[in-house]
Amino acid sequence: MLNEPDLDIPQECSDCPIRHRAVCARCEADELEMLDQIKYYRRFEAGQTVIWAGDRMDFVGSVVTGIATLTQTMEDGRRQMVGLLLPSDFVGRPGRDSAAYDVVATSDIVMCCFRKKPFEEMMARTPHIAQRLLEMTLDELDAAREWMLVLGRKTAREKIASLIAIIARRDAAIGMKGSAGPLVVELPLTREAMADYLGLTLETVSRQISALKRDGVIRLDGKRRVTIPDINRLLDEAGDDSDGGLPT
Amino acid sequence: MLNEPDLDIPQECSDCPIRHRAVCARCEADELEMLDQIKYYRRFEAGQTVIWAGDRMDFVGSVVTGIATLTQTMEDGRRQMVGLLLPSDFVGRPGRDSAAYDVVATSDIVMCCFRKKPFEEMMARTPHIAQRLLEMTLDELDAAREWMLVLGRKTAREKIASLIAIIARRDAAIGMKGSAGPLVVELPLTREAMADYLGLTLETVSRQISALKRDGVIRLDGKRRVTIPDINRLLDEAGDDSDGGLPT
DNA sequence: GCCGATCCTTGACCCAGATCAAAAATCGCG
DNA sequence: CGCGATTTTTGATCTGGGTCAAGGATCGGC
Repeated sequence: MLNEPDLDIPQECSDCPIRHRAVCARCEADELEMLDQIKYYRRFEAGQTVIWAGDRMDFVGSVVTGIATLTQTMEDGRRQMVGLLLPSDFVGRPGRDSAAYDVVATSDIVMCCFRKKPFEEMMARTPHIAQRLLEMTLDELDAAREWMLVLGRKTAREKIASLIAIIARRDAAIGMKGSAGPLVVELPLTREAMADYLGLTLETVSRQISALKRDGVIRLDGKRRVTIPDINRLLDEAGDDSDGGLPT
Repeated sequence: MLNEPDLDIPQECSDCPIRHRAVCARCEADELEMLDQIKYYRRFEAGQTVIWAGDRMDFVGSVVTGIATLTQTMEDGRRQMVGLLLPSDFVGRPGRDSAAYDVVATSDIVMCCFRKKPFEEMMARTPHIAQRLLEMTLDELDAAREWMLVLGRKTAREKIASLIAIIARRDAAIGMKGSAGPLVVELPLTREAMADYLGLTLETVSRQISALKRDGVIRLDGKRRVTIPDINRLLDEAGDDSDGGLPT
């Protein structure tokens, strides 16, 4: 915390790490320049709440680096994570002015924000943005529906395996490390956050991770680093059709 | 079945019941005319599968009348409903050519279909369609996320109460029957379908409905017709914040 | 008005995962 | 390095909802 100089992330869109995956992905140079005019960066520390559910939201934006979560909380404290926000994911909903969910930074994050009003105006004039946002929203909807199957019908063991598989798939998609060797993934979540994601208790999460380790499905290196000797074995444990996974 | 003359639903967009809520909602007269050119109606009987997951989909479309479901099935037969399609809801995803989920007609339904290719071309040229589709997709995403809380964290009793509340809310939104009296809703799903929706077994669904009835939260008239004497009581049982419901 | 099919209810029992409790590992910090 | 705070693991026990099984309702067809 102290060793964090308040550097104001002087970034050009042109060398932005999410340039080709975020809402701006399809924008032409001139459109990008207009976005540039209304954008600003914000940094949040791990654990910090970016937005509280119900709060007025006067910006929307993209996660540039780091990981955040979308969670819903009941009055009695039960919590369910409803989204995992990775770099390039979009936060906020054009046309709505209060947040529907808590957004919490899981790691330190940087967000590229747009004031809502100008962004909405620009969206109306720039089909490329709306098109890309539609595409991203459809992807999120698919992910949400896949998650409904996990929450509604899978056992605790299958849930854990599914979560690891999903993280592994994402890592593979981003890193494109074509190595055939055993995959290594870093769990970006605490046991408690995993429990919130999976609709389990943290004790059950811990027990099932231990069980998968005992059975040789995964290996653990510290608490967070997971080695997957055989991805098909893992997908099998997840109850997924053996294909859907990452291409060999 | 026999008493169903094969009438070919000669409908004009102008008097279409979903004209102002479906993807076409924002279209101008000329745009509507173009849609008219590429649309055709299809009718499916209750129980019929409209599309199988994995099948090639060469059309997209809207539910005009009736109710359909979106379900995912695991190899061993476990099933999870991931969407409930009501009149005006959109089926299919532009830019993807195989179906991700089974679409099953729960009642007899009529669909307004568009061949995918022409529809996609038209979407690229007609921002009004893409805009409306984005809005609808964002709504569906919200609904999916609300459902994730139900699936992940609610008890069986709360799940049933949530389902009834959601159906009541929809009925109120459509019918706009401002009557202050006890609400009456028709459950459009069998116990088994409810179980698939809620991540429960049909036995548990039956037991919990009986329990809510015994406790006076609902009254039953036949198997499907539910009377709600006190909507706030129901919302309470659903574990929702007491406000979120239908406006008094 | 009877018959088979489908849908729904209820009971008895069991087990996966929750809950309660405590100890162990890990980490940041003075 | 040692100490408190946080996170994780593991154990013991309990319970909500699943599973298995048996009847009831309801409905369309003849």
